[in-house]
Amino acid sequence: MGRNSDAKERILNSAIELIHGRSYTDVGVKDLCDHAGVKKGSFYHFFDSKKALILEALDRHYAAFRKHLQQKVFLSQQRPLDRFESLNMSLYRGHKKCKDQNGEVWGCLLGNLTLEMSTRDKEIQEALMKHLSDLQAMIGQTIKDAIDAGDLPSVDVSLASEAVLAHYQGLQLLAKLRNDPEVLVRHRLDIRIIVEGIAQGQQESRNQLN
Amino acid sequence: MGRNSDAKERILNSAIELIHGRSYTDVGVKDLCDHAGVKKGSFYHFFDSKKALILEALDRHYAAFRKHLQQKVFLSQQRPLDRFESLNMSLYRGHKKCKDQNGEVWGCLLGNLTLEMSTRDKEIQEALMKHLSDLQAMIGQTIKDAIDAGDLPSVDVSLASEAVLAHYQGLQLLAKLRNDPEVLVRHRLDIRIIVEGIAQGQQESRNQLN
DNA sequence: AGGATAGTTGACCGGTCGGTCTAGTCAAGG
DNA sequence: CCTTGACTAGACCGACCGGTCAACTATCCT
Repeated sequence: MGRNSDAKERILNSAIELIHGRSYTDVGVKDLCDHAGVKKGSFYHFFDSKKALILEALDRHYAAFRKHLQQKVFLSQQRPLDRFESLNMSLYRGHKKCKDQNGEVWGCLLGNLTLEMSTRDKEIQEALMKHLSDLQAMIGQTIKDAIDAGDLPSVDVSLASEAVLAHYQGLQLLAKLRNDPEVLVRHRLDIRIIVEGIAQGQQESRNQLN
Repeated sequence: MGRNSDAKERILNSAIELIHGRSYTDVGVKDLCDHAGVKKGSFYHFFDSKKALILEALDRHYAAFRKHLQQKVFLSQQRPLDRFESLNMSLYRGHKKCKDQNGEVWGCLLGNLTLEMSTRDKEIQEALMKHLSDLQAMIGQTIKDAIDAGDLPSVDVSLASEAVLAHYQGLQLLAKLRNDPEVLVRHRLDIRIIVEGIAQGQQESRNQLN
């Protein structure tokens, strides 16, 4: 009943695009409406507040990002540890495309919002934590796959996956700072080094005990 | 001539404190003035704009941070590669103290501002780039020291130091996300693993060529 | 003593912020 | 066909934003 429209979709897409390129605080409801071709009345028909929008946009963005990674990286036929190099290259292509289109590397939306918002809004922080922990779990599964395939000695998976997630966030921060997507290429072997290094270190400390 | 006061100092300190805990955009000139116990007129007597303030505050903050690191970490008597573990613990103590005092981990001011501001203001981006590149150079010097001491095979110092800087930024991002300074402790051995791993990887690829 | 200078005060500015609200418009269901 | 209800339009709100300004006060130099 009543009319229907794709205005909500457009607002959600505009939110992801604009907030990724600027910041949550810097993008106003007016900006969102203009970019989505919508008036304020419609905005507040679909969303209770700007905050409700970012929460929904975040879920949608992460769902798409996760799906993309699953298909292109984590479920590929490569050996598990090789997938991380692919992940670097996949991120590289994303940042490169962003720079070609907008002249700027925007970095990781989740990382950007983490540093902007996690001391300012508990709910947003929790949403970011949920998504980044899910990403860490996907990384962890890949590490487990490597162990099962015999490519890696056993290792504390949650520690190693946390190190990997941190490294990716750091690389993307530097890519944004220097406006240079090539950071991801230069450091495409880092992740393998970290995972293997942590595993080896834990093996040695086990041997020392015996 | 004329009267003198420490108002400028107080404003600079307030800027570092408040912006570290919230964000550049979220902290208004009014907030700064209230926190520093100063009226708007005085603020604009000392600074042309909010942006001029952050630029000056950033220089001051980094100078103090750098001096602290030099004394406590980089010029210590430990073996070069052991200094990175000390750096982790030094950062840990800082974030722990911050959490005890404010209930929140605020992360790295330079990293926070990088993700918030580097697509929004070229001058601020350049200031951040300058300071973070200086930090990277200090890391690089420590890696060189390790090579000279015979503790590490020769390695592409700028690549390795970039990886180290990225990792520190990533660790601090996760510490802020999870409001947990212990991240720095859990990962205190990561840096050594990264530096040694990159060096070893480069050695192997040299051997392959021969 | 008395300029000259450095610092202080707080009212004021136009613009923008997130958010509200009332009056409409359009399309499907009965 | 006409009611119902989802959607749209845009004027409006008080609060706050960064920034300006003219009057004032304290201190140093001559």
